[in-house]
Amino acid sequence: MNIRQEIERELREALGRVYPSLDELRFEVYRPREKSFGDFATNLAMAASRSVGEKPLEVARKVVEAMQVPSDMVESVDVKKPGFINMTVTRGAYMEKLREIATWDCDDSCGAFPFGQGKLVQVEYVSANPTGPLNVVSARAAAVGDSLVRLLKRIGFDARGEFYVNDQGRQVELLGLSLEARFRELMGQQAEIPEGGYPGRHLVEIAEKVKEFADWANRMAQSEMLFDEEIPVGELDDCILRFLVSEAASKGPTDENDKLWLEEHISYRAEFDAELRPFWAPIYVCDLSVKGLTYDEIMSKLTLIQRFREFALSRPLERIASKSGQGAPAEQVFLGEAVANKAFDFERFAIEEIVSRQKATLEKFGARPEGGPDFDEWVRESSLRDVIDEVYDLLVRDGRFIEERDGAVWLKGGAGAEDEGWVIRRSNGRYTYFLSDIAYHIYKRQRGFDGVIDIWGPDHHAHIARMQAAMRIVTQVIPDLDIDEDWLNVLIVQQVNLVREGKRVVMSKRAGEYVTLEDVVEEVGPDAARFFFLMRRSNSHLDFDLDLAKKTSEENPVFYVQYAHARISSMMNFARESGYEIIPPPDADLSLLEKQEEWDLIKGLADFDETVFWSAINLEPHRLAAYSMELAARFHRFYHHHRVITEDRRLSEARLFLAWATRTVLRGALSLLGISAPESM
RNA sequence: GCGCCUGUAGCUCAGCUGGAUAGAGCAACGGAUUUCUAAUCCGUAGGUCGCAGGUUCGAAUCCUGCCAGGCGCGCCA
Repeated sequence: MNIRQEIERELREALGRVYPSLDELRFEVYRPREKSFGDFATNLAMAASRSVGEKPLEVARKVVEAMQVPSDMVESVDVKKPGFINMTVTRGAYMEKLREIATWDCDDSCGAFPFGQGKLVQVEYVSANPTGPLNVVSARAAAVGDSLVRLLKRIGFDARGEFYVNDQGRQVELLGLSLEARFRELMGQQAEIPEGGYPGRHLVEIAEKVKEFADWANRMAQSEMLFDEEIPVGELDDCILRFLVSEAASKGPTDENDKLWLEEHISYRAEFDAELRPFWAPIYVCDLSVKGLTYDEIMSKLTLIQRFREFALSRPLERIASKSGQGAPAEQVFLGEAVANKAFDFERFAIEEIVSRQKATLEKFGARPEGGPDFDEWVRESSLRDVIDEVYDLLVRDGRFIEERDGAVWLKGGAGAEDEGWVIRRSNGRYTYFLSDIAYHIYKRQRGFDGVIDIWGPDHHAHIARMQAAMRIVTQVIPDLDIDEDWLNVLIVQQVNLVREGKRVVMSKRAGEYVTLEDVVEEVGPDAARFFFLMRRSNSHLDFDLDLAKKTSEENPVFYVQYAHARISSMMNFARESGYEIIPPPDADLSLLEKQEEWDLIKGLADFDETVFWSAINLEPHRLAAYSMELAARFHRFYHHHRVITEDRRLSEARLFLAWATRTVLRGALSLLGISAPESM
């Protein structure tokens, strides 16, 4: 039950009684700015006046007369100047709402609104290029996208998050070449990052891992367990494992306990069998841990080992093993001159490294138990080759929107008659990103999404129009797809300016130097980062004040909201100690709540479900962030003016009930924003 | 040149599917604590809603033009 909607329904009924022809009339029921105008106001009379040919005031009077007031919902009605109808809501309605809120589950049903009918919708967000660490715009997109998924779920959609990895095309080639250059530098060779490549530091770190790979490959080749080309592929894995275990053992832990533990498992090696397989990783961890590595470093190492195992199992290894076994240093094999001969796939390695690091970063972008943004799928462009081919064939076979010019293939016929169209296949025979994106969206539709929301960075806004045009074209070519105008929604997340000490932090894209998501989370924490990203409308430019986000004081809105929650939690503890066993008290007499601050709070709570609804429907999580600040303010005000636990048991119960409901809603709001609700601060 | 976003208090921004006297936070100034968390509360001050027209009962909100800032305009992704 939502009070505003109930009122709207009553008004519409009354309107229908007076003017049966106006049952489709659009009008607003809103909270008026001025408190003295009552709880809700409507512009119904002004909206109706023209089509009825009567003065607004006249219309208002008639409609009000047709209403049954007082009703369960509406206490009183008042008509004002041009034709406003102002209404006051009954206490009973608010009490009922308050009782309903107290039954909500903070992390689940809180503010739920049955609207989406379980329709499958997708939010694709971040989708950063796998060429480097996530930047700040990606961070903002991550916060917005994640919150939208939560919001849409809450209003009844089956919402899924998706991350699209552009692991194809020129940028990936450049990435591979850049990594190779870094690796060569590490090997003491002359090398240059190619034009348009990626000079950022992260590739140096990855190159170090490649070197570690090369070292392993070398040692493996030279070890006693050298395996020759006659070893059947099925036994390769065992050989690699054996090698890794011996690597671990040879380094030897210094701590006695670790040593014992390790020996116990190493002795197992004698009768080496498949059962040992699960142990190799722990053994290696044990070895590494004694060297004082952090958990993150160990995990990253393990990932590398895992990848080495996969790599070693792949075909190129045989070449490495045999060649380096004959005395060729592995790094030389890694750097085979001809691309086709290259034993080591720098592109793939770079992408795997970067994507897994992006994943790890995103997982840390949330202090909640469920962690960071939740992506149901990570779709790779490289996995869509068949779809892309198919879509291309369909378009060409259909022919209506295809034109060949200058040796390239163009898609035409979107909007204007004189539009030039866009290249989907270059004269060199390769498809463009545009085509693969069309195919990707078709693939989305084929997976059954009833609606799709793409969250893109500011550099993509020019892409919106042509994608929408492409969707129109595609529906004509493949009618079964059934893509309508509303199917594709694009949300542009605008740029973020980081501000430190009152000055903008300068970022140089060319030098590959920019502040990453990781930096921001590390500096201000995931909660503050998320809140700041969600505070503003996502399509407006954002100044992110790092100093402010770090402050644990009243200036910082995140703490303001979280503090309200912590305060209530601590109050609940106090209440329990004071003999209130069941919270919220089931027999609380809510009619005792009559102070101004109590009412302001109750009315604020009553607005929650609709705030959730509007935030979700308009794809504007910032509304919810603003709401949470407003509600926290109302609570702090209430708390300051009135003591909850007092001698007056009845009143205490009522206020405890109110505080409980507030806690529920605050928790719910924070949860939808992906921010933690601490019990104490 | 074309397109998109933005322009509201000293600063950062809400409000923009048209509603009544334009809001919040921060900063400034002045107050409040024998307390269930002062990470709080109360008050004061601060505005030609970029400019100019138009639409109408009514415009920060819609339309047009202009001004300013940002971004984008490849057979890159």
